[in-house]
Amino acid sequence: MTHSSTSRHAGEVKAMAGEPRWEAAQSAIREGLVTSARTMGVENPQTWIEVMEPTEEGHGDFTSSAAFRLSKVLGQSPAVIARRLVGGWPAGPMIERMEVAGPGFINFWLDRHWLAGELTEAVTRADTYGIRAARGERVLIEFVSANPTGPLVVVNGRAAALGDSLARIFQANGYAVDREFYVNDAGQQLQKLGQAMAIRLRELAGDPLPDPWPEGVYPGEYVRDLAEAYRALTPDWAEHALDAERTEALGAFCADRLRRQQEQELERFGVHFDRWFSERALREAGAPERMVAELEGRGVLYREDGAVWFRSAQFGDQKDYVVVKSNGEFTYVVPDAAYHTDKFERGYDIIIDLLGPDHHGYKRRMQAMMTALGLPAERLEMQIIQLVRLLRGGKVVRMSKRGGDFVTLAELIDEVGVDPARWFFLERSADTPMDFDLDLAQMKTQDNPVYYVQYAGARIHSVLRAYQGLAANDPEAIDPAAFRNPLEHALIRDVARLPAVLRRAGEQRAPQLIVHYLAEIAGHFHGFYRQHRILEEAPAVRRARIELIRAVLVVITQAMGVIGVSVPERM
RNA sequence: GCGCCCGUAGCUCAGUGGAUAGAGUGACGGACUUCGAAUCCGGAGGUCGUAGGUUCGAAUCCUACCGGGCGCACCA
Repeated sequence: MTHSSTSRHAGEVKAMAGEPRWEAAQSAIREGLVTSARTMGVENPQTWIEVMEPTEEGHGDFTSSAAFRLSKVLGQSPAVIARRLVGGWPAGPMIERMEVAGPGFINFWLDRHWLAGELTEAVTRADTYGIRAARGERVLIEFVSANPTGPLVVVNGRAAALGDSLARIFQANGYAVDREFYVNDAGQQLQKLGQAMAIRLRELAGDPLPDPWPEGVYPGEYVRDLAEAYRALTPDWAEHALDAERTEALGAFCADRLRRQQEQELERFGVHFDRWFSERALREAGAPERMVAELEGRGVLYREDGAVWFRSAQFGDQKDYVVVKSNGEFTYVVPDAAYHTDKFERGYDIIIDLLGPDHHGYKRRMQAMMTALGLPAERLEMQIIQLVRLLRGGKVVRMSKRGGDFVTLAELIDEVGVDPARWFFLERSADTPMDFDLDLAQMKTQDNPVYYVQYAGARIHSVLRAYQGLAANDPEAIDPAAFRNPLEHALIRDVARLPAVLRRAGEQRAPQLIVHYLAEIAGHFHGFYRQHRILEEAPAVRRARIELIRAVLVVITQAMGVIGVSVPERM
């Protein structure tokens, strides 16, 4: 299985030249309406006029409700205004017809012959179709950032799929993107991990396990594997287990191993991080101290009950909170704020954090801190990823950390595979809790939308293989008049829409739009395929249909590329 | 109690302030002498949680309430 776009990085992406026809048409329609409105005496018409893709098929390729808004300004009925807007329209090559419909909507149908030119555009550009020119803006996406205290779990997979896909979408839109993982390899976590390690080492030395198990210490069996690794590497391992001074070092050993294990699992999932940002390094460089001094200098701290508080309530948070505990330790927000400051200092235009579902209060707090520090907090976007429940046989799979319950990302990938896992995670928007149906994800039938799309790709590959022997007899030029039926037109439209879909998915940070687009285009293709022949037609029709399915394959491959799902040539 | 997110077809979910709210799935009926049936074609299914408000127009924005998820530490 190949992920053709996995290795693609922003620097290597070549942009498409010239504006895509779909968006060119949308701009032209908007400009035409604006010009019309101006001649009708409307001031600043661009503020009133919107051109959108209608939800319903019978309403054209684009629609505008400008007449309704303008009726306020002009004091005429929407229907009258719509007719005036459309009258005297300079008929260009791109628009086939327009109509005033209902109480005042204006609907536009693009010229099919003109739009069909986009097919050849897609076929020749292939893996640069839909990709924008570099725009000189940089995006940082931080995601997963799981604690290095155990293997990745299922919800980390959801974050991984979303973050990586968002990154790919931004890249397609011409941004330079960095993927970053923040490693919480410091503080209390390391102590607890070190304690768990000491217990496991003593277990290897023949001591009984403590009873009861100490509060907060990781009980997971994976620590035993790490203890065995440590034993193999360290002659004095048995003494280290008893040395309280070494607890943190033991924890660091584990954290390092677990971090690398997480990295491997993520690579297997098709997700590569450009930077693993260490909290420990941040602390060792004195960043938390500098952060507190900076806040102090800005006069936003005060002392109470032996602790140091931040006046977050002045910056939009619900209440003030502690930054330095009475025992002198920093609370976790201090290194986190230092980390975010570092992100700003690195000069990113957009900074995105994908956070776990236990971070609802965090968002406002971090925003308050950035504001207090005089940083442009609006550039920092924090998106909460909601929980994932696993279903098997229609029932919720319990995900307790004990025993052999199904909890890790690795197990999920083993069971359903990378492609269905990524697809299912991306199918739903991030801010709503999701159910992951294990049975459905494994079905290799029409029930499973992943295979539905992949099957479309495989069918096209199959036809193209069969076409190789016939190609010599066909004309080189495409005759757009050969496209006569609705499903062909729908597919031409789908191909032409890809750049706009990618743009919108980026603007809305919504990979699920890509998933829905793919399901739609696959549906159109399967319908077309069952209804019409390709190879048995006369040369001109055959040639046109070959161009069509090649273009469809291009957009399927491109769209699957940005969600990180493969398009196998055979299934 | 406070905050964030969510209530849309039996189920899982889309939906950019616009027209008659859409897919998939489930159940039922049909379609391979064919380039791949992992496919296609049918009809059925709705007080968009409730009540107000803003608007020419609300599933979408505002307010209140009802129901659900998750947060609200000198934890991370």
